[in-house]
Amino acid sequence: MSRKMLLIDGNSIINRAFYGLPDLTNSSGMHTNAVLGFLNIFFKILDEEKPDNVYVAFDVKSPTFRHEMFKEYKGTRKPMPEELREQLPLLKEVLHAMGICIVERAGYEADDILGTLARQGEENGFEVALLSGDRDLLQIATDKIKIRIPKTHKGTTEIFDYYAKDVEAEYQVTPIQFIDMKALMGDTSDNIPGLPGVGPKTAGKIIAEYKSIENAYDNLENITPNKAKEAFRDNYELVKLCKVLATIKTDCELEVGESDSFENGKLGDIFTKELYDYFIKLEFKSLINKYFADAKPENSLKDTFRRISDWAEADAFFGKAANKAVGVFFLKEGELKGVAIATDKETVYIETVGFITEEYLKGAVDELRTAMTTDKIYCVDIKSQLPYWKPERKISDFDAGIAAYIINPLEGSYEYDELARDYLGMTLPSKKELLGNNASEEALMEYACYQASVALLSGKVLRSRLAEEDAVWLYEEIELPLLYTLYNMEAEGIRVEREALKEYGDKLSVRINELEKEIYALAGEEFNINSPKQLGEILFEKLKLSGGKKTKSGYSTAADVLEKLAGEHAIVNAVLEYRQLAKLKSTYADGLAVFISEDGRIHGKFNQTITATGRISSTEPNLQNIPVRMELGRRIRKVFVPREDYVFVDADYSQIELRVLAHMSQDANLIAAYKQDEDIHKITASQVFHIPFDEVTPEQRRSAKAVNFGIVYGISSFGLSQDIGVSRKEATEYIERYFEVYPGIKKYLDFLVDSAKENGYVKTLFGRKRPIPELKSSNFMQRSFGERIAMNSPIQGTAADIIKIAMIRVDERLRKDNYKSRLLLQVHDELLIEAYKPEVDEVCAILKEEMERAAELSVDLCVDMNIGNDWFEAK
DNA sequence: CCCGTCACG
DNA sequence: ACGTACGTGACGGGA
Repeated sequence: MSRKMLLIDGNSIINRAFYGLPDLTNSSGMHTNAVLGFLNIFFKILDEEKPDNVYVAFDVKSPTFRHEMFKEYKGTRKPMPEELREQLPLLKEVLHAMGICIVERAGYEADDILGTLARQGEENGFEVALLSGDRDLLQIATDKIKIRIPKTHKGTTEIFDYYAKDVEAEYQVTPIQFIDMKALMGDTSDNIPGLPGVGPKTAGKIIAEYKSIENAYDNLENITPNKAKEAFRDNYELVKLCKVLATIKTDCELEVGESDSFENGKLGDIFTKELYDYFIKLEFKSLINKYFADAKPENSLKDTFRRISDWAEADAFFGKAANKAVGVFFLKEGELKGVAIATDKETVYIETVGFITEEYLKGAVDELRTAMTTDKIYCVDIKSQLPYWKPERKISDFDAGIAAYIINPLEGSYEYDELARDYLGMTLPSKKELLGNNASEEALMEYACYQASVALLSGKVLRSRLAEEDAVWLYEEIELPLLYTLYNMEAEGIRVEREALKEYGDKLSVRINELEKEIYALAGEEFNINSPKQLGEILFEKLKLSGGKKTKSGYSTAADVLEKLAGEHAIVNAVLEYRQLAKLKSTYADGLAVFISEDGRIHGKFNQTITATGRISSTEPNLQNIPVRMELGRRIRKVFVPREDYVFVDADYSQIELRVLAHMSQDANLIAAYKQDEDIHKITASQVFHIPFDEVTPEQRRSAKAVNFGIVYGISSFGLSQDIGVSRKEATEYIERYFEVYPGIKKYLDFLVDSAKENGYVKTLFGRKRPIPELKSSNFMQRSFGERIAMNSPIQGTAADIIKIAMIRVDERLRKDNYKSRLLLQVHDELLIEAYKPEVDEVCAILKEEMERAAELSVDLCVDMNIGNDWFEAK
């Protein structure tokens, strides 16, 4: 039986894979779709061919003989997108890890290498299979050389095979004649012009009849159609050149070895440890499952799980675990079912049964925690575990989820399975996969053990990562202590008057019904006003309001669009008011009501690992977006009330982000402006518009304020012009003048963008990092977005760091000094305290003091405070 | 489940 | 020429 050789056109196949698959990145932001696509087809072909040796050829970036012959050669070929370019070396590393022989030579294109190898293989008695997406290679097909061309049709890839006879069947020309045909047609992608009026059909016909361009030229007079004849005659020299260019060399001087994995005349094991490591790094889950099912470390992890149901055994275990690093997870399913504890050696699940009571388990874990002196208690999410711990901060506590968030805040979430993937290279079943709808006892235990063991194992990795990234301070002084403060705030909740909320909703309903009738009457029919689709049809088709398509799915009916149309039809204002009220009703009146607990309070969640910048977020419900800008909406704050004998104290930072910018940029003028202790936007207006401070008009102040905001967001003239309704040109002028007045700001923002491009991330004043993968994108929009992120994140993030510091100190001081007052809410630059009336003065002083001295900047941090009997009054 | 919309900083 | 402000979460509609 003859031996088999597989040749692969590396560039062509990775190109196909790149454009055929959706963009895909691993958690470090590496693009991986093209490599994955290549490997999928590679393994498929390998399986079909079972070759004895494999070569993958690549183009090298250097001129070839074709360039010398034809200087426009590939001159206008589209440049390779960065997302693909960066995957080429990656693919080569992966191939190398498999021991696959890569062939690339300066001066030769991949085609020539493939042609030569195929010919050599054939001469040495190999059956050759050549995989490429490029039909040019059909010219080297013989009865021993099979060209395999993948073609994607409706999402599925099919591979078409061509021996010489198949080329003839499809094109009516032999493989050699295929070159001549090609020479007549040209090749637009290589910038070789074809003959005018000669397409594949005509070219095929001519070559089928005359066999070669030379012979066709000799019979020029007989060529039809006439147009082709003339074109051929006038461009014969060019056609001859094209033929040379299109001819794949099969006699390159090539000495290639055999693949590393080539043993005893056969392709050996390509599924090496190195390959496995790459699969882990690239997060090729499907390939790992397919080819490394046995090698997975997660399989051995499970073997260390053990159930304890006997008290004496549990007690002995706790004795042994004392002062050793442990991972902990309390499992609750209705009631507390048990606790999983991971040590270096094993992970036990101790269930609540018999003498192992809930109290016993909590006490035993608390003892472990209290006695811990030299190591850490590891947990994936401490806040969720605090109901079972004493909710006091201990320096021995280690929260792996928070640490992972600090390392990279862009991950979707920080569940145990993701930590295992990112920091341990393990593919574990997610909670959902493991427990589904009704989980078995066994699955529950496994789940708890994964939580504990991943906390321990990934936690150790994350600890050293934090140190490497200089983020230990951020972790120990901000994020870790903050978690207890957030827990306290969640536990405390905020009182909401159910009846008052109901009344508010009922009032809205009355007006909503009126508006609904009015809108139907004006529209001449009933429709769903809440449907942008239906509303768009009514406004722009039936009522013929001006306005074109704006969104992907149809007309835009957003408020800023409708406001411009208000003069055209009375329905517009009715819709705007309807929208406003409908929002208040659904999201706030009805939406909040369902979250009021039996204690009459709403216990919303504060999430610490969501935002890209370091802010916290609020959910279930979101208490950070309660209306305030419009009077009607603002009234909903009247239903948020303090408990008996308490008042609300609300404090918010005055322009914290702009002050942070003044400090971080060290712009002398902006710092000086703040030292004046005057209206900052008015100062900006006076300086930017060159007018005396006292002559600044409200309009000019508004513009200056918008510019200040714009600067913080990563200024763009378009955005600014939209915001304040001036032309783009004027907006550009404002920005230019702003930068003239505050040159330090310009310098700083430029520095942020430059450093982000160089490092791939930006950092806050306290060292919080935000990676910006968008900056590497080949897409202009994406890259511009990345630049704005680079300008905004350090500012927004530093402000977030500062208020976090204040929150921790306020919360801890209130508790330590035994005040009854409590911190309830944070709204990015605002803190709300429920203050016991006798403590109000002291609480105000504490709050102001801790907020203002949370960070020492070149400008003062100023806090505005209000006291009230509800949140409306206190704001 | 995604989109458009809109509430907040 | 590209089509935009930065960061969130919740709702209703419509595939």
